[in-house]
Amino acid sequence: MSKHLIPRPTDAELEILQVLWQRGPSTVREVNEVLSERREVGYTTTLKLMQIMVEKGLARRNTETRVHVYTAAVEEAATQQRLLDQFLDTAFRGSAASLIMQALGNHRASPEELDEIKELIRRMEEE
Amino acid sequence: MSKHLIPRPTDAELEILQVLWQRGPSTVREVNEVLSERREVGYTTTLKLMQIMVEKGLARRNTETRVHVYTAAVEEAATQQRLLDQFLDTAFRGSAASLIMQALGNHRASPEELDEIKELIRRMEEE
DNA sequence: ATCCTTCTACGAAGATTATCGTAGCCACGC
DNA sequence: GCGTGGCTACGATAATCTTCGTAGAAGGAT
Repeated sequence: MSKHLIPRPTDAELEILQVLWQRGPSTVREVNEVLSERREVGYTTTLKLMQIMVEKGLARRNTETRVHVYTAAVEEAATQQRLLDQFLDTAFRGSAASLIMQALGNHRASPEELDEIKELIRRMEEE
Repeated sequence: MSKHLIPRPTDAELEILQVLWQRGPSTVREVNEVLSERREVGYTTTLKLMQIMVEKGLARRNTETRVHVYTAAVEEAATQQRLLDQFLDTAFRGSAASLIMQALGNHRASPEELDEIKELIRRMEEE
C-alpha cells in the first residue's frame, strides 16, 4: 500500500521478479510455469506471493481483466544495486575488490565480458 | 552436531562469523561488544546465536574454561564463495559479468585494487 | 441451465529467525 | 561464609516467510 518504503524482496519474491523482468507483464499462471521448470511449486503459492508483492509495492497488477496481469514495480538495476550493497557489507565486509576477485576467479566470463570489464576499468582510471 | 551438511549462515550468523574471522577465537562478550558498536544487541541474543552456530557446525567452542571461547568452523573464502554463487543466481541470474560491472561502477575501488583486478584478468586471458 | 475448469481471495499452518527474560551456576572479594 | 557480578542454559515470544487447502466467482461447453 504505502509506497513510502519498498522492502527488500525475499528470495522467493526475487525469483518472481526475475521472471517479470525477463518476460514483462505476466499472469500468475505464466510465472508459475516458469518457476515450475526449476522446482515444484503450487499455483496458489505463487499466487499468494504475487499478491503480497503487490501489497509491498514490489509489483503492480491490472485487475480489469478477469485474469490479472502483473508487472514488476521496481527496476531491475536499482534492485540489484540495493541487494549488492547489502551483500557486500554482510559477506565481504564492504570490500568490492575482494568480491570482484572472487567472482572473476570462479565464474567463467567470456572474452567479450572481460573486455567490457577492462574497458570500464580504463574509464574509471581516467578520473 | 551432524557435520554432514553445514547450512548457509543467516545474516545474523554471518555478522558473527565476520567478527570471528577478523578477531580469531573470541568469547561471547567480545563478539557482542564488536556488534554493539554498530547496533544495539542484547548479550543473551549473541550468546544464543553463537550456541546455535555451534549446533549447526558453523562454529566450535572450547568449554574447558568457564568462559567459553568460540572459533569459526568454516573458512572465510569458502563461505564467501558459497554465498556469492547463490547471490549470483538469485540476484543476477548467474551473470558474473553484470555483477562485476555493477560492483565496479558503484563502489570506489582504489587504484591498487584496480591494478589487482587488471592483473587477474590478464592472467585469465592467457589461457 | 448445469457442469467443469480456471481463476482469485482468504486463512492458516509450519519453519525459520531473531530477540530476550529468567534461572541457575560459579568464582572472587570482603 | 555469603553476596555480587558475570557467565551459560533454556524456554518463550514475535515476526517473517513459505506453503498450501478451501471456498467462491466467472466463464465456456454441452
